Amino acid sequence: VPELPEVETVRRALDARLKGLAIESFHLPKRAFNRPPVKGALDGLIGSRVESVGRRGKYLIMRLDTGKHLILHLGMSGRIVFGTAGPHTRFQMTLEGAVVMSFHDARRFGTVGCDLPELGPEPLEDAFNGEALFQALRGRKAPVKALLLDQAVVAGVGNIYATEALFESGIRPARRADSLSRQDCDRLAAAIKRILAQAVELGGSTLEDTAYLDPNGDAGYFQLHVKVYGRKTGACGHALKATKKPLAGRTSLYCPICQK
DNA sequence: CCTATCTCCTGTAGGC
DNA sequence: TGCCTACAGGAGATAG
Repeated sequence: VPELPEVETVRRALDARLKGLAIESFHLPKRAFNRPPVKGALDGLIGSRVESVGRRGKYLIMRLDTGKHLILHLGMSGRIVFGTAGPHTRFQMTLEGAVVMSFHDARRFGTVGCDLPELGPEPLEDAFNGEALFQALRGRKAPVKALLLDQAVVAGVGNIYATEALFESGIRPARRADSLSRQDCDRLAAAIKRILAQAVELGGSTLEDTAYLDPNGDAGYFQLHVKVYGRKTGACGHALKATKKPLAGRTSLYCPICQK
């Protein structure tokens, strides 16, 4: 469930704490992640220095002074912790000054050392707007929600923020993507930007079923502003419904009155 | 190329 | 109270 705002919050904490530090050692347990690192992804890690930590969509990018990158993805239960982190630690790094970074992940959907896949525009950048979204949805008959969750359409949106953005723009999640007008796309793109920006400001969402905490152990506060996700009644005061079938495998809540 | 479905995994919630 | 099952979801793989 870490989506763009949660990953960005983690990025900021990692960048602040690790920037400039050399990597002294790392440990990848035998039974670590569902998907092992790409061949060679961890070569030359020891001795290299962290220049900065970036982000693309939901991917963290550790830039090293060797010119190489180490990519991390939190999957759905992944969490980065400073210090040691218990039995579900899938990857651990010790940097100079005895700084320890642990990647904790109960469900093992996360990854370390993967390649960056093809990703759509960053939703908070100018390249993503109503016109770009309209073009991306042209000729697509999949449900609009399924395409918002497709990282090749727009990078970083997951179930929570897609659900919220569709509610705020008054669009049903099951609508065929190519049925959205240019005006629908303007409202939807604007809602995505507004919601993600607010969630970044609030340090992401810490919901009951996610237990997300940033590397310093701090919770996020966007859940206090959630209008649909995980609720029975929407912020509009109406009873929410779930789509008959999940969309792209995700539960999809919406307001049958406010969303068309 | 596009779409829908299955899969990985385990903590938690709900039912009886 | 306690066990058991269903469910949650990011993204890659696969079938049609």
